[in-house]
Amino acid sequence: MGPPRRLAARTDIVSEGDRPGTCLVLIEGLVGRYKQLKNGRRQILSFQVPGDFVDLHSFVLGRLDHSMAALCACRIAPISHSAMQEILNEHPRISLAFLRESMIDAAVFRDWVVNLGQRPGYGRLAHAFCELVCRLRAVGQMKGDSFHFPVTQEELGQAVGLSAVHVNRVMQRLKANGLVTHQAGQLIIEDWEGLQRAGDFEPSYLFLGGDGGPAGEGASPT
Amino acid sequence: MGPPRRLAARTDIVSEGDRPGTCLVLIEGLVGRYKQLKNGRRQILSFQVPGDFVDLHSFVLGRLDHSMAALCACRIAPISHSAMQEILNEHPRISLAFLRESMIDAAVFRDWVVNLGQRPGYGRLAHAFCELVCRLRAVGQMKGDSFHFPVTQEELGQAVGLSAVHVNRVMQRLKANGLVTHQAGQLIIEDWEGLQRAGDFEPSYLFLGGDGGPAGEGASPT
DNA sequence: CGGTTGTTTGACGCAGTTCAAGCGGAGTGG
DNA sequence: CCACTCCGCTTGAACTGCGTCAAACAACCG
Repeated sequence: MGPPRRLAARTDIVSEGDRPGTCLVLIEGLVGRYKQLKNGRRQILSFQVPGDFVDLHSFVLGRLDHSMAALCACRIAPISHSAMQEILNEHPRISLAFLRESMIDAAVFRDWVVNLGQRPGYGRLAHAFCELVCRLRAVGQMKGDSFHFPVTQEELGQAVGLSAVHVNRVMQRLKANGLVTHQAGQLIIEDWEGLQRAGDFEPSYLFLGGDGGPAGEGASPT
Repeated sequence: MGPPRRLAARTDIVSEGDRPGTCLVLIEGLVGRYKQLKNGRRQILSFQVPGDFVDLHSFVLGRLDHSMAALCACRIAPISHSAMQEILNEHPRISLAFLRESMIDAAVFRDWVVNLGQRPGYGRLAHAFCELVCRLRAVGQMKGDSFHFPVTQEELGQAVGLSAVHVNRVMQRLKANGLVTHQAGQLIIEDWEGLQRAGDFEPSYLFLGGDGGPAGEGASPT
């Protein structure tokens, strides 16, 4: 594992079509994976939290099918593909860990499909926040009931498939109902139970163990 | 690999939460992976075509995060988890193939996220059809410019996040524009170029090689 | 034949988009 | 220290894609 690179907020890390020679592990910060459409629209596919093996697939598939950008200042450690290959040769068991990582990745995407396909804006945002809380807590990145989330409403909209204007209105409803507040780059969970209910959230698809919420502990494999 | 099981149309194969002792390979037919929501709605996550290793993740993650159903009469071959384990022990290289399979799976889900999040109904259906064409052609299941697709408009709606009524109207527009026809359980591609344009389709995310379309050949790894 | 299941059509309502303008805070240069 | 600018948030109004409800229709089947 090479020394971590530091990246400024709002900078691209890798782009769709690239054939990088390294994999990346996010050490600190928040990164977004996204796809850009021809018509200018863009879809944020996922938010990645510290500890995530952020582009394992570049090693296996060679070419990237999507881009990644730092959403705030980040530290990212590269692992060369040759090092990856060596690891696999010498410790074949590790491949199961990689498999596990990539399958949880897929499970999370499946849940986004459900979220985008079936839930109205209100529940969709609630659900997205619930997932973030669970994943951040699992890696010890929650500060009490809040976390650092320096994302614009425009970007939130690109993640959940809503216009920035509508995200604004939905956020106001979430706040008015006492569920979450977003200010000064912090997302504050005011009512965890209520947020889960609003988002119809059920964290088993994250394969974290525990309920992952503010009282949970997480990170233990199932 | 055990002898293939035969399954009737519209029967569940495995259900969310199950802990099956085998993995399944689809030999013949069409299966849908789906998640059921508490409020009764359901999201079809993907259509699987013959040759697909349909629940590799049950081996790695133990528990299923979604259900699967046969959409028409199917043949499915089981592979016990212990046999999987043996394969991995004796041929560690195979793990790369499994990794590849699961990562393409994830890439496809990412594209569904984009499809649901960014495209209106018309393009969304067009895109879904394009993907099916490419994947079916790659495994030699296209009959000329058409394929067997015995799916109701209700189910199509559950796949692309639209109501059955709206699917109906969109299908009429697709037909009126000379792109596709759906009759007697067959989907007929009338204008492959046009369909790709309508769906803003670009097949690289499938990692098939070639353009995968009616004139393509597919199936060669990148 | 009647029953069941899927498709089609129409009318109506709403969630969410788009356009446009105003507002507030943070940074910059004079 | 103030003026200016920029960017993100907020608000309003008008529009529309899509959902829902309901009824008619078509195909299949026992």
